[in-house]
Amino acid sequence: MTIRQDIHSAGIPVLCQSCEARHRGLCGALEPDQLIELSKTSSRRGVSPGAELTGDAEVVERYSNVLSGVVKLTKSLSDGRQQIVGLQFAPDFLGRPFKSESAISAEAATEVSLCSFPRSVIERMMKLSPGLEHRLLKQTLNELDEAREWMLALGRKTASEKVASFLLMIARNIDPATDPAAKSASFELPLTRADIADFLGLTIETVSRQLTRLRASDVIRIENNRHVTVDNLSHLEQRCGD
Amino acid sequence: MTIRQDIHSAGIPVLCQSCEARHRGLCGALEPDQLIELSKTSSRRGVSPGAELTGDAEVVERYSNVLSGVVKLTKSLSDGRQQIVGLQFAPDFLGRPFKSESAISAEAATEVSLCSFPRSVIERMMKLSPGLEHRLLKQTLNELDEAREWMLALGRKTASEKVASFLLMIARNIDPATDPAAKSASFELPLTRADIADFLGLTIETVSRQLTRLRASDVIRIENNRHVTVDNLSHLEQRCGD
DNA sequence: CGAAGTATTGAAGTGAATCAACCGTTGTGG
DNA sequence: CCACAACGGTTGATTCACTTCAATACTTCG
Repeated sequence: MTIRQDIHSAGIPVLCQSCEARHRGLCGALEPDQLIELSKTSSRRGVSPGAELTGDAEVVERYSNVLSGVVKLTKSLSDGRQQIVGLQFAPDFLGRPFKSESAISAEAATEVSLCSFPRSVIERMMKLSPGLEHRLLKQTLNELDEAREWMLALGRKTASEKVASFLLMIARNIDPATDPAAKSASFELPLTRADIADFLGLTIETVSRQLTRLRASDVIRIENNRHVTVDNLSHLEQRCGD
Repeated sequence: MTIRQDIHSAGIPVLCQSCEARHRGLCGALEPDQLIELSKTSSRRGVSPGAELTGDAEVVERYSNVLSGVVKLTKSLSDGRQQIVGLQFAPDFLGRPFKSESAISAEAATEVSLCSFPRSVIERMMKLSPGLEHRLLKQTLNELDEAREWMLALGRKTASEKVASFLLMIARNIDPATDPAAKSASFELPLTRADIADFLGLTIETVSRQLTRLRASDVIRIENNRHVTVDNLSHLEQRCGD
């Protein structure tokens, strides 16, 4: 048994062996020798909430995998109005291939751990191994589905439906280990009220009021502003409008 | 000269020879023999405005390329509120690979011409030729960029900024032949007021009022409700907020 | 012509934004 | 060790942009 395990992970870089990105993320498409090559130029780093990972209209020379934590992708108008257009969880890939400027900025929402590597290396590998591009296509299609899901929310849902939908999305993403069909959930909100507002196209005050209403209706419990418990997820689902 | 042309298009199915999808779309990634194989099972068809191409939560057995016209992608809430989450122009690919149900419905916004083929054939080809998947990835990444652009608009732009942004987007898409740096534009709106409202997360009345305001400010001219002329596109850009 | 569909315009209502005050926690330095 | 500033969050009063409701026009087509 231990021998089989050894054989199976033979040649895989130590750092990669228990890595989320290799199990469920992009690196799962790589052969051991490719993992070795990539790991030569890759480096792990932790960043703190608020740290800007890639700025708007900035040339990006390194791509990353999110290993833990939550990264927010934001777009802004010239007068400062801001919208979060995506949240990246582990083991999502972070980067915009085939385009150096992306008009999106990425910022750590929580403590984040990243594994980053040079743009050039991964792009070269993508040419050689179709499996890599295939995984990237799948993730991109999923992100597109999510973006469109939120377009519906932003354009047509009420403030309370938006907040309910947001909580449900977080509950489903924050701990993927939990059964997707679980009845209850308990988690730390990865975003501040300001971030939630920027995600839902609302103001801080409106978000706060809606959370208060959900609490008053016994749909959720809140401790320390951040910790949310949902005893019955279906109550939340009923408030999402869809 | 004519000989070279003959040699170059040797073996390419007649229908494909002048096809937009082969020049700028997905089929550009296919070799002549693959084009021949695909064309055996593909068929062109025209559909009229309002025709539903693929319904919500419906199993999709055929994918398509848009050859002309505009297709709207919509999502709905249970009470009927609707949001357009994407517009597809020629030569966009229409379909959601790797997922039979898509939670999105597609409907012709104008007279539309499609070239459709069985899901299975294109998915098999995708496994064999990485170039195909590469093109699809590129289109998907572009659609994701666009979706996020509209998330910003839906969440943070005012009604008048939304309408200005919409007109600008249409002006840039409707006739890709025109210089992207052109100063003026003149075009038929591919959407009704109701569709524009569903796209921008507004009501018909608000869209109408904002168009009236733009007309009153001499930014646009409108004839027959549908034909719009923009003498100075930069005036429109200034009203987009970004 | 008349009916149906599409668009404009006006008046009234409302959901969320804005403006403003206050609370609780955290961290800092006198 | 405490005063207090900084920050994040809640709550209330008021305002306003957009919706809703309603009436009227335009366009198209049998």
